Amino acid sequence: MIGKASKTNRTNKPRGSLELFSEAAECLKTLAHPVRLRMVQLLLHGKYTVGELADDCSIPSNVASEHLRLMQRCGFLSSERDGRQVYYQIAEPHLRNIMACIEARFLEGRA
Amino acid sequence: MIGKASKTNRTNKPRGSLELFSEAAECLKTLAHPVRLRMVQLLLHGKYTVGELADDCSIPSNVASEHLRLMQRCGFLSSERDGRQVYYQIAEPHLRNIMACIEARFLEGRA
DNA sequence: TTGACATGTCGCGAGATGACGATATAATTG
DNA sequence: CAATTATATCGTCATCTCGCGACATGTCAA
Repeated sequence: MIGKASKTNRTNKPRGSLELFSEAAECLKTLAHPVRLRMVQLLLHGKYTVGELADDCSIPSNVASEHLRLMQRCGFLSSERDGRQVYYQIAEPHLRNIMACIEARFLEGRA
Repeated sequence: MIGKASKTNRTNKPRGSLELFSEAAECLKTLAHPVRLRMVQLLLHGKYTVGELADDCSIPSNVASEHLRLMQRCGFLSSERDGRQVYYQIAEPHLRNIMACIEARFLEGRA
């Protein structure tokens, strides 16, 4: 089956326009940041305020706020104010599956 | 402790250092490009040459070569020369799961 | 060897990203 | 009201990304 370099193991070309992948790439780019990955991981276990997320990631809260805004703009998160604090939570269900894949690849059997 | 927007639905903090997420973010950044997503999708169905991938994505072959090199450097792909042509193929098994998640989110029920 | 073809590499420039400080808004407290 | 706390927004700047053209390498055939 595996000769020198044959095309024989190739099934039919899958469909998938570059246009649809552009949207996917935008969202993946949003996810592709260490702080944002950590935030999503935390938020998959419950709501957190901006300050709590900032503390966990060891960054100033205005920077945390910017990261959260980015993720909110592409539909990953939603927010809800409670007094002076703002709680963020997961709004995109697929994030759980995607995050599970990422954890399986990068966090499994380590640390 | 338990207010209106309570933290009660929060389980224990998951572990996950920013350092490990940095590596994950690097790889996600590599994946987060429409052309590279399409290439991975194709390669999950068989080997392709640089020229074939370039044609499918409507880009010059030197640009395709750069995209492929990026993905090879972070371990996603491997290459194999056959005469003047070079075949690329998937080298990271987890790509299949991750791509399935992405397709489920962005390509399902569309087009 | 010469020429053609497939792929790889390099440097450049336009545009995007990310962190920071300063400032602004919102809600609570005195 | 003013002061404090929590979050959001803005301008700036260093850095990175992407696509391009030019050129280099590698393979094959005449």
